[in-house]
Amino acid sequence: MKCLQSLADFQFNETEEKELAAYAKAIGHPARVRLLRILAGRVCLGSDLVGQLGLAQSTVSEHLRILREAGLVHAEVKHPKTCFSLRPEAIQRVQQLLADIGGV
Amino acid sequence: MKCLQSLADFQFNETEEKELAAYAKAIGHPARVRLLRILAGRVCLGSDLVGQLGLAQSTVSEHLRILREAGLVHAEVKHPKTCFSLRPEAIQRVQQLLADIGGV
DNA sequence: ATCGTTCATCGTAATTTGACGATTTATGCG
DNA sequence: CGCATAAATCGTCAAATTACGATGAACGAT
Repeated sequence: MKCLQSLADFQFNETEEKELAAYAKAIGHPARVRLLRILAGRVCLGSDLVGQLGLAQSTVSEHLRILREAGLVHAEVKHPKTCFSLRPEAIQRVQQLLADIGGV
Repeated sequence: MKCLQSLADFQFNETEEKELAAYAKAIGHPARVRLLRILAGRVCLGSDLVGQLGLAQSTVSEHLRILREAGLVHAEVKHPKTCFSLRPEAIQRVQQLLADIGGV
């Protein structure tokens, strides 16, 4: 088995590395994966999400903030409620970045 | 815009949630993304990887351990060297799990 | 104007992560 | 048998993450 072949021609792209890492980090928690999966099927939920996670309201709010700041979820405020929805473009972007690595 | 429709029919799958979260958590660091990208093009590198990251040997070893334990990377030990390689099945599995959410 | 609802934010504590240098381990070689 | 080498592991520290309850802010309705 060959090792260490042609390391010279590797061009890293720090921007894309950080981009994928940031997306992955946001996805990297079971509660946030569940939120994404819920929002995949349903447009726009309030914090009935809280009931689906078994976590405190403040904790769910924090998870949603992380997903929002990562660009994975969109929030539309209609006081006092907020409707959350998935941003499928973001998921697709992650898939694209993964495809560059070893995906299909 | 509709909100809160049919939350009743949501079936969560804790196993898959944890699976995707674990993969994503492992990917969720720029240094590890770089490692994956390097290993995407080259089979089997020793710690010339250290030189490509600008981090201490022990730190790179730790990142590689995380990638290994997540199943994203394979390590073949041939003392005193170790050859690392990507496990594309794992990347593809992540893509599949993402597809269930909102990907293509 | 007050109240109730919904969500965000704050303060805090426990745990995990990331990084480093130093050390240990496990070979193959002279 | 020692030695050199490559990688893993250990100990430590700072910083980030996760979680919670309590509090605060913003609006609609009474």
